[in-house]
Amino acid sequence: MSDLLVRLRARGWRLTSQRRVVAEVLDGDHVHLTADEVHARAVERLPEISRATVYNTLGELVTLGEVLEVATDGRAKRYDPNAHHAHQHLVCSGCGAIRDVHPQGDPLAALPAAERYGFVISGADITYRGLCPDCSR
Amino acid sequence: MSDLLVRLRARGWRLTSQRRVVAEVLDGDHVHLTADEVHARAVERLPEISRATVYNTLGELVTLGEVLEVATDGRAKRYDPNAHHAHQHLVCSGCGAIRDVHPQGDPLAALPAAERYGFVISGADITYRGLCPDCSR
DNA sequence: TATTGACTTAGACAAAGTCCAAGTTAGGAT
DNA sequence: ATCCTAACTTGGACTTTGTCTAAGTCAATA
Repeated sequence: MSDLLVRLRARGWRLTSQRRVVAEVLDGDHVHLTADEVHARAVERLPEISRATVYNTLGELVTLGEVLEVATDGRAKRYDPNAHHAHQHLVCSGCGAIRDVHPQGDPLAALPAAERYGFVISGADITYRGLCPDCSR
Repeated sequence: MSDLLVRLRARGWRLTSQRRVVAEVLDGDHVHLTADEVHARAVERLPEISRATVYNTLGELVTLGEVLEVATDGRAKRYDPNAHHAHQHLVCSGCGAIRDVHPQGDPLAALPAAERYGFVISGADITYRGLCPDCSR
């Protein structure tokens, strides 16, 4: 976590209290908050932080590759701080809960050249869908 | 296509001119239009069709399993009429173009039981990302 | 501790989508 | 053929999510 702040500092970021709070809120495993959820939690620690700053900061973290943007449902985007460990997502169709998962093998290997239409392919995002234990009961 | 209208009729749909036009607009391969794009094309054939009806009709087609909803980018959802042939998507990070692709193997097989967190898994959506020939030039 | 350009703020704006009350119509019933 | 009515459509208001801007604030360097 504080590694993150150090890395950001090294890249010329000003370490404002707002940015620090956003980074703190995004700490942990299986964290996939929407921008508004990040804002709500940030406000608990820094009541005057604005929505615009949360959006700006999240956008910057994504640009720097420190946080991933996840769009699983066409609703609000979610922000995933686990950007330094390759992983995929398991989403509950009932309640929307998200878990990070680690499938075996390289998904790119499954796509034959004839199916690549001349694209230069850089990666693959997999969303597994199903019902979590609570929702399938 | 007219198969679709027949199937819808069999499920109790009233075949209004609006629904017919939306179904016609969604005909073809590699079609991944946003709701607004569907509306724009529908208006060319039926000038008085409203946005609300296009949204309603697309939602019903999705519920009936005739059309897939695709959220690749957190912008507007796209609607994919190719619901009866399993496929995945290849998305250009430059211009947003989408192609249907058919990777080999079953993506579910790559997810070990220990990574399923008790979910009942129903499927997996894969989004391959890269640059199309035009954008990589 | 003074300076300044980067950062933050509130609020206006925009895009995508939902909802509602009122009007219209497809298709079964007569 | 026409009537009836529940199902459908409509326009517009509204909500959610996100972007932009002008004015004010402040972190970091000197």
